[in-house]
Amino acid sequence: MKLAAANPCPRHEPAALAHTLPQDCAHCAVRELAVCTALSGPELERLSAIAVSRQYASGDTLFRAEDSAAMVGTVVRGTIKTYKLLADGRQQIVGFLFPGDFVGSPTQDTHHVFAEALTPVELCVFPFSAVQRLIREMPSLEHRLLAVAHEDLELAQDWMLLLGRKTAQERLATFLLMLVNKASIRGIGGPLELPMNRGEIADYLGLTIETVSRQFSKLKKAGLIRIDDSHAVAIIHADRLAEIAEGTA
Amino acid sequence: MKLAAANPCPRHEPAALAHTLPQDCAHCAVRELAVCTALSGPELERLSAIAVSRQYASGDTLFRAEDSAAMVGTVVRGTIKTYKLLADGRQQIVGFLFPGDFVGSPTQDTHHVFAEALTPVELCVFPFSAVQRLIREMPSLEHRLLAVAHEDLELAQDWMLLLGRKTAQERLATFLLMLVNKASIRGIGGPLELPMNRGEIADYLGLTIETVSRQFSKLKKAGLIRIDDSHAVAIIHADRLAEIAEGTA
DNA sequence: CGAACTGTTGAATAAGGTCAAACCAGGTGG
DNA sequence: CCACCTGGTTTGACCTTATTCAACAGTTCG
Repeated sequence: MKLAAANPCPRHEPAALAHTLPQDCAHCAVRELAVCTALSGPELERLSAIAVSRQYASGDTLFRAEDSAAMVGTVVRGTIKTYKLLADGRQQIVGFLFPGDFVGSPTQDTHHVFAEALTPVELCVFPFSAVQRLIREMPSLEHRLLAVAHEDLELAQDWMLLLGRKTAQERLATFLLMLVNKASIRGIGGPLELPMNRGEIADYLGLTIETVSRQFSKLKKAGLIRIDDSHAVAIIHADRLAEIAEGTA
Repeated sequence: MKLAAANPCPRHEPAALAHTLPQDCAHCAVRELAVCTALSGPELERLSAIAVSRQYASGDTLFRAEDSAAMVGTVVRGTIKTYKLLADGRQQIVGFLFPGDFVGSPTQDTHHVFAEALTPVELCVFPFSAVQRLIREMPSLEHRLLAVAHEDLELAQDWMLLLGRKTAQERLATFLLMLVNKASIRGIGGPLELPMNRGEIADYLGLTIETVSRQFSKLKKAGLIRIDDSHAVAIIHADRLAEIAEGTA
C-alpha cells in the first residue's frame, strides 16, 4: 500500500509571483458563485479595495501546509487541487477547486493543506489580516463564510464515506457525477472537461493510477460513458452511473 | 467489499424523548471546552434561557440524515457517533463526539449525518431557530462557530488522508493517538477508555471488525499497547505509535 | 444454564496494488 | 517532413493486503 514514494510534485515550484492587479468586484465573472454574493453596494466596494488579482501557471504551488500567513481568496479562473502528504510521499487530494470556490481558512493563521494550480489560475486574493478585520465588521460576510464552511464539511464527510466504504467502481462513478454537478452549477453542459490527470484522480479517490484507468475502461465498455480523449468524458447514462455511485446497482 | 448488508443499527430507536431541564450555563461542566466559551455575562444568560438539557440512553438515535428541523447542541456527558450510510447498510462513521463537542450544523436546516448515543448522553440542546437568531445578534458566537467549523473541516481532511492512503496498522495507531489527544484536552490521563466497540472502530477507520482486532493484537504483541479489556487500552510507547501513524516507522 | 453478543483467531478468497510492457499523442530538432 | 523522445495512459500478469467465511472463547443477561 506504500505508493508514490518518489514524486510528491513533478511540476514547477512557486511562481516568481505573478502580476497583481486591483479588482472590480462589481463586474466579477464569478460573483454570484463566490462568497462575495453575500455583499451589496458599499460592502462590495470595501471588498474591492482590498482584493488583488493574482495569476498562477499550471503546476505552481499556491501555498504549502504549515505555511503561516495564510492566504485566502476566490478562484476566478482555472482549477486548483488541495492535498495532504505523508512523509513517504503518499498523497491524498482533499479537494478540487473551481471558479467561484473559496480557498483558505480565514480563521486559521496556518495552512493545513498544500494547494497547487492544475491549469493556469486566476485568483482573487484577500490579505489575511484585512479579511479578519472585514469579517468582524461585516456580519453578512461571516455568515456566508460559516455557510460555506459547513458545506465544505458536508462534502468532506461524503468523501469519507467514499474513501472508507466504496469500491473502485463506485468511487469513479461518484467522482464523475460530482464533476457533472459542479459543472452544471457553473452553467456548463456537454462533455466533461477533466483538468486533472489520472494520477490526480487516483489521489482523490484513494486508488492507484492503474485502477482508475481500468475503471474508466470498464465504464466505457459498459456504454455508460464515452471517452473522447483522456481529459474529456461524456456521460451517457447518468442514471445508471448514479445507481453505481450509491451502491444500488 | 460489500459489508454489513445486515444490521444498520442493532440498538434501540429514538427515546420516548427523555426529560428536559432548564440550564445554568454559568456552572456548566464543559463550558470552557464548548462553543459557549465565546460568551460572557449577559450573553451567557441569554444562551442559558434557550438551552435545554436532554438525556439519551446508550443506543438512542439523536437524529437521522435527511431529518429536517435540525437540532444543535453541546455534548455535556457521554459519547456520540455521527455516521453516513449506503443503501446496502455499509456505514462510515465521520466523527465521535465527546463532552464539549458541538453537534449539528446551525446553518443547514437538514441533517446530513445520523447521530447515535454510544453511552448514556447528556446533551445541552439549543432550539434551531433560537440559535439562528442568536447568531445574528452575537457576533462572538458566530465567530466561535466559524472557528469550530474550520477545525472540524481540518479533522475531516486528516481523516480523508487516513482513509485514502494509510494502511490498517497506521489507521489504528492514528486512531489511538487521536483518542489520547482528545482525552488529554479534557484533562483525562491514564489508560484509554474506548466507549465504542470494535465494529464502530472499524466503521470509523474504513476497515472490518476482524482487521481491527488483528491490528490490536499486533500492537499488543509488539509491546506498544496494553489491552486491559476490550474497552480499555494503555498506550505504552506513544512515540513509536506516532511513527507508525505517520508512516515514518 | 443457555442464548445472544462481542471479540479473537485461522484459512481461503478477492479487490486492488505492484511491476512491466506497450501505446499514443505532442513536441523537438535534424 | 519525419525520426525520436517524453510524459501520460492503457493493459496484462502477478502479488499483497485486507476481506470473507468460519470456528471458537469470554461475557452478559434472562
